[in-house]
Amino acid sequence: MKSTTAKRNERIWATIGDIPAGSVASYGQIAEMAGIPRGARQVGYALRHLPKGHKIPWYRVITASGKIAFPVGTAGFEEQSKRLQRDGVVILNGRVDMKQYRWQPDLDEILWKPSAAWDDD
DNA sequence: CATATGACGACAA
DNA sequence: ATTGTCGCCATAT
Repeated sequence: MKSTTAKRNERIWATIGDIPAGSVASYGQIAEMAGIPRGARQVGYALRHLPKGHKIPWYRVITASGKIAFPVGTAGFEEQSKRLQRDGVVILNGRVDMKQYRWQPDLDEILWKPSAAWDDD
């Protein structure tokens, strides 16, 4: 059977996998959604331990302040910013505007299921 | 069991 | 806005 650790990571990866293209989420946000309040660092740990042939959009996870976790100038930083831009995310001064790109599942559902929310007729 | 570590976060200077 | 500190949670030694 799988260790609880593996399950945590799977949940984290699954959550990250739900981030739609064009949006980003903070480590803390993912942790909370994955059932680990204040477990931002665990998300970082999980990302370091990504499975071999993963197809996880790791690059959609950034810090709460909208910055890429990797130090500017590193390969990781370049890689991530490149992929984000490919997603249509604008990066200014190595930062992403969270107000605009932060992933909001609730709002997302409303936008995708209009009739469910404002079926006033 | 005690420490050290880290793709973090919040807050005080 | 930048930098330093301290808090958090799970792992590794």
